[in-house]
Parts: sequence; structure tokens; C-alpha cells
Amino acid sequence: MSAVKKVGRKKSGKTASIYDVAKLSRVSVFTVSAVVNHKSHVGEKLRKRVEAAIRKLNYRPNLIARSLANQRTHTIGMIVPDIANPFFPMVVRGAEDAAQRHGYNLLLCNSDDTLAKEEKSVELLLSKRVDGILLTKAAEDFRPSLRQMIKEVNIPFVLVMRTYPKLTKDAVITDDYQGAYDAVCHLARSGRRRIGLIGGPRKVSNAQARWEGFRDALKAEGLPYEPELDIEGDYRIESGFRAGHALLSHRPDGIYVANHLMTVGLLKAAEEMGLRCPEDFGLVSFDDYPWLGVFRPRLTTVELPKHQLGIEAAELLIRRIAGDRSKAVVKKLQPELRIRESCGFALHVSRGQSLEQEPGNAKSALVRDLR
Amino acid sequence: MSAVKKVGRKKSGKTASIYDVAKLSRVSVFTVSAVVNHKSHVGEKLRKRVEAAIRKLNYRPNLIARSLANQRTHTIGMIVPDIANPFFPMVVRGAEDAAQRHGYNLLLCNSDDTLAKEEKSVELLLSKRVDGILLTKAAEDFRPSLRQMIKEVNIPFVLVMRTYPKLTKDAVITDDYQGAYDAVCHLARSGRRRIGLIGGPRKVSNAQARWEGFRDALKAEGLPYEPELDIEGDYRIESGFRAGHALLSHRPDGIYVANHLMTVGLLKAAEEMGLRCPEDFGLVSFDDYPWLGVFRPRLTTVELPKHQLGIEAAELLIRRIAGDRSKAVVKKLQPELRIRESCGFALHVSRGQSLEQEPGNAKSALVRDLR
DNA sequence: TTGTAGGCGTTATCAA
DNA sequence: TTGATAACGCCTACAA
Repeated sequence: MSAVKKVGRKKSGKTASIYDVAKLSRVSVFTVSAVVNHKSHVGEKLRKRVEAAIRKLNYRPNLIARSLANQRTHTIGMIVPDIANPFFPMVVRGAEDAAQRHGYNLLLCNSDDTLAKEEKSVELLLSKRVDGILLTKAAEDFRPSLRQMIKEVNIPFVLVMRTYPKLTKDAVITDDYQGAYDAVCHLARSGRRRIGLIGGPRKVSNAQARWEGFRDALKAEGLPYEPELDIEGDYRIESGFRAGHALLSHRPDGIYVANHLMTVGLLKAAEEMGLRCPEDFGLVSFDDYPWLGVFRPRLTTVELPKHQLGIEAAELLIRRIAGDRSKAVVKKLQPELRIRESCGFALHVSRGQSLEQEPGNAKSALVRDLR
Repeated sequence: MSAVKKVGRKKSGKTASIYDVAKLSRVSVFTVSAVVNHKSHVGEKLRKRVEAAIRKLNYRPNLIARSLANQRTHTIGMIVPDIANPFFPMVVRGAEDAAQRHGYNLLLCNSDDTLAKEEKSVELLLSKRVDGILLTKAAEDFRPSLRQMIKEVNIPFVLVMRTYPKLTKDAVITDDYQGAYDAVCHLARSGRRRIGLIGGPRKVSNAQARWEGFRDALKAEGLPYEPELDIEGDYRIESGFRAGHALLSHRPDGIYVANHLMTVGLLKAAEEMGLRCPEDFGLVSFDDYPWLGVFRPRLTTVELPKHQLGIEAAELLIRRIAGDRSKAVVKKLQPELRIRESCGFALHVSRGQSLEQEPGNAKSALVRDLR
């Protein structure tokens, strides 16, 4: 009878187990378990005794053992392209906040937008039996055997920022089409006529959506689409820098950049070429950060609700984990155009008539994002 | 005999276990285990059979079960104040890179520099039996029972950015004293005479070190220490903003700010007061970011090797986990002064004689930090 | 209400 | 080399 042996084992230097507590309080492990988990009514007397023993032994349930028994780890995996890309920290933070609130932890992985790393991470997370996965999918498809594994383990995925219907329809994204559309329209309203784009990798859904928003806005504003002003980047600084050189050589008077990192690259290129913003070209970019309000050029941006994005994604995932089998949803959060100076709007209206600028709440906007 | 029952169970919808593989390949679980872990020599024949079964069943070892048996999770916990503070993503990235390389995963927690959240996270991480913890300690001490638990479970901690000898002497930090010293000296060399400080919470080691560097530099440069120019913040934007208002009202001509977020707050305050940098006050701050090179004022900063910090911390931790019992070490990484324009150095020398500016590698510095 | 005896999926110890 | 079986620490029917 193994139980006897177990009860009899020395608690030596190891941390206390449920058996030690049971022994010390002269009850069965069941009773201890019941007390710990507030289940099944345990008599006043025994409960007190057990609680005392727990305190005395400084007992903490071993969650690994519990996970094995329960088939639940209360851990969720999160795979992002790169936590060092300033877009993601706030998303991760949102996810962690929500996870924490619901008693979950976050296992974080970086994929560098690379299929190889992504697949490795997914495999590991599955092997570690996370209860669900938050994923910002890289461009390429999973290999079949991984697809198979994912099917088998049958844990929920929720996509973040980018859709990928082949895996799941559950996703929390931003309305990228609208954001890009607004950005480009604003550039047009600021008097820009030859508007260029530095976009993300066309293969990922949000880059595609931003590109479509760009083109449709051009059309709506009656502006020409010039292929040489349409450049595809990869959301990183370097690509923005190269794209900037290529694009600026054609002297557009307006540029929409699909994320912050590429904007940094573009500005560096502009500087090297002696071009100034907003005097020589208007600029609107995606992603807003608290510090953009204090540096020049003051960037006009399309802010995406990063924190909220993480929260909603995690909460949806947790609902799925809890067994919610309702129809898959794509939750689309609305972006917000933050007009500052890089678009040259002020320049434009002052040449024209009225002057409407920086809508209110400078300080609150500054503080909003970082507690 | 339970084994018989187990072997006999239907593999139904569940994912394949080692028993299923054993059964399918007509060997014992031991043999399967040996094959999976490349241990103990398994005969060619059996190995082939087992491998075939593994492939056929798409078998992946359950790492939870393995962890329970091995008493090792290959997971490390990392607690940072706030991943949304732009300082930490690169540190976390470094840690994740190193962890990944050594077969570890990262469980990420945010403490908001709050003892309550920090303690909760530590407890949870211990219960989840992480193999070690990377910690940027909040100011206050752990409560005794937690101290006790930490002692008992006996897992290694490595401190990141801040020392806290009561817990462990193992730490990977930056030479904050030197960084602050260099910053202030540079301000002085740029002709600033009344230099103020916006520092971090004096109770954490790095804020203290930066403060000492500040004071010693003042002394070395023969500059007066004016108490009203010495303000303590908490590393967040808001505190920099408030400190900025307070500080600037005394019209210092130079300011050293102990981190980037507070610098953002300060600049906002300066703007509200109509003060300009570097014309009205010189500025040097900590933390450098790729985008600081393209916005104005171009910030002169003291860059800390964030990525390296994460790598070294994780590697030290992993060495400890592996059983390295050598003497505790405090690894101190060297900061690097990056001279740009906010200190007014160019202003100063051009009023004077020569002109030595932005030391080389503009582009490489830009790209260095983000791949 | 409380106790007993598997079972969760591995690894590891002994025999064979 | 292989196999049987006891841990690992917890949960939970089923019994008492």
C-alpha cells in the first residue's frame, strides 16, 4: 500500500507536502485538500487543526502536481514578434493584468516574426500544457504536423493584432483599415497631394488592411496612386530607413507610415537627405506613445488601444478556456487619430483660415498610457 | 496492478501518453522514455519501433508530468516593475533570449514596484515551482513568512538592476554611480553651473547610486549642491512632470534626470513653463532609445546595456540552477555616455573653440538596439 | 463529514 | 539492454 509508505516518509529537508500536513494534523489528505480548496464541508475542529498545521509547516500546494491531476495549468502562453518593439509591451501588460485578475500567469515568447521560432514556441507551450495561447501570427503557415498537434491537444488560441483564419477565427484586432484611411484623409485635408506609404509586410493581415485603407483614402480624396510611392517594409527600423530613402527620392509631400519603428527609420533617412518634417513632407504614423507629445516634430499619429487589446484578448481566451463554445468572434477595437504637427495641418490652416489644434487634454493624454 | 490497467486504457480522444507509445510499439515505458531522452542504450530494433510509434501517435512528452517527476520545470520567473516602462522590454528580451537558448521559458510578472504585487507574484512562482527567479526588487522588505518560504524551497534568485543583499548577493546591475557621475560632469563641462537632479526613489539601490554619483560629480567640479535642486521621483512620467515644475521654478541651468520616463514628464513641464532645452537648461538623462536620435531636442543620454543585462542575469541564474555554488557575484555593466544636443555641449563649444560632436556611428547606433 | 485508493504522465531504481 | 514498479504531490470517486 503505497499510501502508507508515503505517510511514513520523512519530511527531511524538502518542502512540506499535503501528506506532511495530513500527518501533523492527524487527518487524511482528503481533509487537507478539502480545507485548502474550500470544498466539501470540513468540520470546524478538523479545519482548525489543519489550518494550524498548514501555517506551522508553511505549506503551499505544489501547483505542478495539481496541474497534473487537474489537467489545468492556469498558465497561458503569449507569443509576440518582439517584446522590444515598443508596440507590444503595453499589449503584454494588458494581457498580464487580465490574466492575473483571473488567476492565470503568462509564459512569454518572442518569435521575431519568424516561422521557425514561432513553431518552436508553440510546441513547447503545448508540451508545457498551457491552457491557451495568445498569438500574433507570423506570415507563413504552420507545418501540418503542428496543425495536427494543435487539433489534438485542443486548447484555445486567440489571435492578437493579426487574423489568421486557418487556425481560429477568434481574434482581437484594431480597425487598421479605418486607422489608415483616417490618417491618409487627414494628410489630404492638410493639403498634401502626393502621398506615399511605408507599409508592413503585405502578408500579414493588419499590413494588408492598412494598405487597403491607404488606397481607398487616396481614391476617396481624388488623389493619384503612384506605385513608386508605395513601399513595403517589415515594421522594423531598418526597413523604414531604407524605404525612407527610396520614397523621399521621389519627393512626396505626404507620407503615411504603418508603425512607429519604421517612422524612426524614415526620419533618420529624411535627416540624411536634408528634408524636414512637416515643412518638406507631412507625416502621419501608427502607434502613439507618451513621449511623442514632447519631442519634435510632434508626430500626428493613429493611436491603437494597446492595453485594451491585451486585456480583451486575454479575457476572450480565458472565456474559451472556461468552456465558452459560442461562435468565434473578431473583436475590432477603434483607433484614434491624434493630431499634432507632423502632418503640417497647422501649417495648412494658418495659410488658410481657422486654427483648430491639439484637441484638449494634453496632460491627461500624456499620462494616460503609463501608470 | 495498476500498470496493467493503464496499459489497457483506451487512448480515446486524449493526447497520446508514454503508455500509448509503449503499447503500440510493444515495449515497456522505460524503453520509450529511454528513446525519448536519448538515455541508456536502446537496441536498434526497438528504437526504430518506438520512434515509429511516436511519429504515428504524434507523441509529445507531457512536461508537467516530467516536471513533477524531475522536480524541475525548466521555467524561470521574472518580475519587473512594469513591462510598459520602455526600459524593461529589452531587458526581458535579453533574458528570454538567454533562457530560450538554454531550454528555459520565462514566466513574466509585473509588480508596479509594489510590495503587495511582488509578494503575490513570488508566492505564485514558488508554488508553480519555477527553477529560479529574476527580480527587480521593490523598495520594501519581504514579510517574514515569505522569507521563510524562499529559504525552504531553496531556489536561486538573481537581482536585476537593483541590489538587495537581504535576499541574495547575486545581481546584475549597471554602474549607476559612474553613469550619473559622467552625466553631471558632462553637464558641467558644457558650462552648466547650477545643476539639478530628478532622481528615482532613494530607497532602491540604483536610485541611491545615481544620487551619489550626482553629488560627487558636483563636488568634483567644484559646483554647489543646492537642496532645492535635488528632487526625488519614482521613475514614472507623472513624477517627472511634477518634479519638473518644482525644479524649473528655481531656474537651474542644467538637469540630470535618472530615467527616460521622468525626462518625458520634465520636458512637458518645461514646455508649459515656456522653457527650452538646451537654450534655457541643459539636460542629460538615463536610458537611450533608438528614436531619441531623430527627435528634438536630441537627448544626450547615458545608455545602459539593457539587452546584455537581461542575458547576463538569466545566464547567471541558470548557472545557479545548474548547481553552481561559487561565491555570489555582483556583475556591474558599464554605461555609455551618448552625447547629442540636449546638454548644450555644442552650444558651449561653439561659443568657445573647437567642435567635437556625435562620436561616429550615427546609423549603427540607430540600428544597434533593435533587430 | 471523513477516509481509502487509484489516477494524472514521467522518471528512476532494481531486477531480470 | 529491457521490464516492472515505486515515487513525484495532488485530486477525487467511492466507501464508510
